[in-house]
Amino acid sequence: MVRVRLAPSPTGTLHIGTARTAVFNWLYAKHEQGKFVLRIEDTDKERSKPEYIQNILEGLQWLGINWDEEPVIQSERVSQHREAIQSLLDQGLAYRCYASESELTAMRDAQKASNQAPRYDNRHRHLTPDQIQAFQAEGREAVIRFRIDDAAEIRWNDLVRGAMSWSGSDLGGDMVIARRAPADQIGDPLYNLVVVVDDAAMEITHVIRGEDHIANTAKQLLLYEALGLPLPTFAHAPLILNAEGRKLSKRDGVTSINDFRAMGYTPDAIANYMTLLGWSVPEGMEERFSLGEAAAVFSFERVNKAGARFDWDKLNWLNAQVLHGWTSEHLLKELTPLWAGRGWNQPSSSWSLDLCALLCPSLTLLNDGVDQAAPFFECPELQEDALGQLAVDGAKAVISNLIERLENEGWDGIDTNQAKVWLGDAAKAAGVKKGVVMKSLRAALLGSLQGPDLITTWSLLARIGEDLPRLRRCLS
RNA sequence: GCCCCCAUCGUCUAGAGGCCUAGGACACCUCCCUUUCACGGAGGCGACAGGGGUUCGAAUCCCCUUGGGGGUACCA
Repeated sequence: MVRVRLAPSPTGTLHIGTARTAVFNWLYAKHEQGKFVLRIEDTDKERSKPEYIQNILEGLQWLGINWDEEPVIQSERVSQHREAIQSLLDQGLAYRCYASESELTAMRDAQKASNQAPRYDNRHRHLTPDQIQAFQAEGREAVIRFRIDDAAEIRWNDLVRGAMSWSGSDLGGDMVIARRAPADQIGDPLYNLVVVVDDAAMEITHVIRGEDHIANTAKQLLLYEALGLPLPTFAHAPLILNAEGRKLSKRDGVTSINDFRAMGYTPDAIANYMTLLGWSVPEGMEERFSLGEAAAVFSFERVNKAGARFDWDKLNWLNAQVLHGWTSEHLLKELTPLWAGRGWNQPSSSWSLDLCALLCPSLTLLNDGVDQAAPFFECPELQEDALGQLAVDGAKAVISNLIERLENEGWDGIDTNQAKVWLGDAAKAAGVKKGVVMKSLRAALLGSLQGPDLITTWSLLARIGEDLPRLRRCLS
């Protein structure tokens, strides 16, 4: 049974990179009919915040990513982590290092100065009892380091990258697995140790994460071996890059799922796009798909090795595709709260539904449904182009003609053939081409020369009695 | 600096030695539809980083160069 996990640290809102990792994990779990579980990595007490846990969970749900078990809170498992560290200590695979921060800094500076790779020189790996006693007498605290054999050759078969290898000598020396603490205690357990203990405890079979974790995998493999734990399979997905080709980070502006949501992107489009960033559809499958459709055919064989640049154009296209596929009912349901936020009252649901049907094909973002609906709820200012159009020869005559028609015969906006006839008559009466009539009416009604289908627009405004007033104001 | 990884149109990618005159999607351009803008439809432009091998044959395999990315914490 495949078991995968997403292990976000609650040090910020749900990030696009975390969400993408979540998508790949979820896709693989579903494809293998396995379990997708969550582990909140909150061991960094300084930076972790409870509200971020909430945000991350909500963001995943919004994206349509559900998890199969109660999330594991890593900080609640600290005693197990300490046990593991103790066992490493007992086996002589880990030891206390009394080097102070300044000593280590001096060491690294010297290494850099002589153009060498900065690494811990394992200076306290073989301390004599006398030396230990001396350090303790000084009252020095200690971190706990796990021994890394320089001669170790670490190999694994990565599901996306194939054969991977790493040399123990390139891991930076003996690694810290517990924070600085009084010498008779075990300090806060650190990331690499904790991940291994927890992944094993949670019986994770496949660790799917970003490429930026490759070096951690080498270290963790050593820990699995030392702890005598069964190895999971690893898969390192390519990174999402910014426009400059670098790893996408918070500094790139919009990277939080919150932001995308606020901008009017749909969860379907976001999930779809993140899947496409690194994974490609099998022959014959369209690029617009649901997570479920992708899960059915998902495989790491189709995951690319190179990083993928984030492209707004394609995301926008996908979002538009999603929106255009919605029914008027669905669109209205999504737009209603946004409209309410603007203080707009809907005259009737049938009117709103017709408005949605009119607007739907021209939406890219959900929020476009607010901007484009505005002239239907509020009388818009006459823009430059509209003013220009109304100044054209015959424009005013057309408007007067239509006003007269509406005043004499009245129009409830239902019979659109009626409106078309009036438009033709107005052209004749004013002695202008039909184009002038159309443009002038559009200018009067929408205050702009651009917008959705004119007849439908007029009809919608007529149904709420908004057409006549807008025509009249053009003459005053 | 050191280690690891990567390299096909502007972008995301297909491609597992002959199906490649290198396919698709986005973007861009043209036309059609539409007396507007979009939507939709039909076309078009556009790439195997460079150099060596291997082979009858290489985008595909090997080596080198170049370029790019990631990592190098008492963060995760």
